[in-house]
Amino acid sequence: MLNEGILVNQIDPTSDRAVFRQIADQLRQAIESGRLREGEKLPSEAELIEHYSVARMTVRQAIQELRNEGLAVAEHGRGVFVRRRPPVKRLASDRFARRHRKDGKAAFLAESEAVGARSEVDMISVSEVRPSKEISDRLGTGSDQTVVSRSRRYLRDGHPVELATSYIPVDIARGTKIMEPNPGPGGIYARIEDQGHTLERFVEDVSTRLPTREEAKLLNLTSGTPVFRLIRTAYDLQGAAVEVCDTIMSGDAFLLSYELPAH
Amino acid sequence: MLNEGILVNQIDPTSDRAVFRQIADQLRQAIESGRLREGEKLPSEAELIEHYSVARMTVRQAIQELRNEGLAVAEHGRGVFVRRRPPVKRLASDRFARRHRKDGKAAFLAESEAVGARSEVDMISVSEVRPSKEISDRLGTGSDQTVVSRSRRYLRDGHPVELATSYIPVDIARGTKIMEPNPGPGGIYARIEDQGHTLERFVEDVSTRLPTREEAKLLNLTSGTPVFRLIRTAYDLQGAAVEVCDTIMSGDAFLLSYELPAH
DNA sequence: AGCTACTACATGTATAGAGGAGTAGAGCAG
DNA sequence: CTGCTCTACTCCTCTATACATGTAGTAGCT
Repeated sequence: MLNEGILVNQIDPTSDRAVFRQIADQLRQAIESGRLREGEKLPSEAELIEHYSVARMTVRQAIQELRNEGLAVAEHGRGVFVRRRPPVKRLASDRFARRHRKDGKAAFLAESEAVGARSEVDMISVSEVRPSKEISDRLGTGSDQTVVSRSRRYLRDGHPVELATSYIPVDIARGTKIMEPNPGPGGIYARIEDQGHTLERFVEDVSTRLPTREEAKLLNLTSGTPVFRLIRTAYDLQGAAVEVCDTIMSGDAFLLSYELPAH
Repeated sequence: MLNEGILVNQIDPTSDRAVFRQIADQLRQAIESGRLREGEKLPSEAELIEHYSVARMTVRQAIQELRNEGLAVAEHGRGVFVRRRPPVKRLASDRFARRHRKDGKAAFLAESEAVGARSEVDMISVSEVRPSKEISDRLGTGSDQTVVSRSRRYLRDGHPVELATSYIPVDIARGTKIMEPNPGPGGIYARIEDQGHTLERFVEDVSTRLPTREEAKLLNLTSGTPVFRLIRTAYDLQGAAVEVCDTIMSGDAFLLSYELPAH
């Protein structure tokens, strides 16, 4: 496949811009201008070496730069391809509205079926742990008190997109289905309300960063995909925190939407 | 400076894990365990070559991996250092409350002074443009209608942290201080309300990705820092969109906080 | 004191070469 | 048709070398 027509210019060796950067510039330009479309194959190392008359490491550096920028992905033995962007899913700010729980649905599943995506949950584990300071501060529990921790992974159309761990004070969770892998219809928020803690509001703190290696592995992230970290605290009518949920979301799979009153 | 004591293990050449990855693993472990603290210098290339008895390109690949992960930054001529994380600023969800405008403050400045940071705005430019489809869809204007575009960059303690462009329909902006670089006390939201468009609510759509080269340059981002893209639409009492603000925020400088009712 | 030059050391760029390992298709044996 | 091998092509790992460029401290001159 000789699609070198993509590369229009030659290299200026007298320029103070490094040769490998100039090559990266041209490839980047081809991608951004649409001459190379999503999923399309970039010229191979051999073709680039031939075309530019440079050493192998030089073209590899150029390609490495594009990979770091998240524009391209390499597949061993096949080639380097323009990165495909998965469709993003919009998470509306009413995703915790009570009517969804009344329908017997947990938030993630309700959201997903609204856009026709098939969702699953796996890697569910429930345990009793001593929370980190960050969590116990939010829950308002003493740092010596243990809490119930529920971890799980969400998949959309078979692809992992989100890791979540909920922390619930033991005095709320003990003796309920919150301690079981499947908490029943409406999810754990429905169970918390069953316990007499009517939910009043949530606070979500959103930050972004690159994933740790562990996160990248569990979410199957290609280099160049950041993640959202979303920490949600749920408060009951008395203003007490009844749950903290620590979530890592694949950055290219979500769009978070919030509505704010201007009051 | 011989701080090789950080590296406890040797390399297993029979392992199927590449040598440069094993070296990266050890350095990463040193960083994550705290044996190497923020800002501290990693062993130099020469020291690593000596310690592991490998070629220069091999240690460079190891270091490159850490740089890609955002754990380390290289300074030409000085060394490679554990990345410093700037303090993050919390953006509360009431940042557009009317009382702030009453005080004569625009949102960004009000937020910043709350945490004692010195803020500035620069690179202000105002023009009339044909909006992209994404913007005109949100504004509900025809794609042929022009809108007023206001771009600016925000700095905190002298460091650029945010790029923002506001789009306002011309029939609201024309003949007002919205067309001027300095829109007066309370910012453009105060001017929009002066025009009889009482603000009722905002919708913020938040996504994350790696910065473009342009953004990285303007925000002075080191490789491995993602950005937030926040598109805010402001609606008046009649439910009409009166402004759309497209914002790129340095991902390591902000924490977005939102409050949601459980209704 | 203030300046320059030099030196040591750091990372950056580029070349050349040798295997290794995954992919995919062609062709052949059964 | 199925399953296998062979081959060509792809990216991956690692070595070795050379020179460029930025930083920082020192020695020495003015």
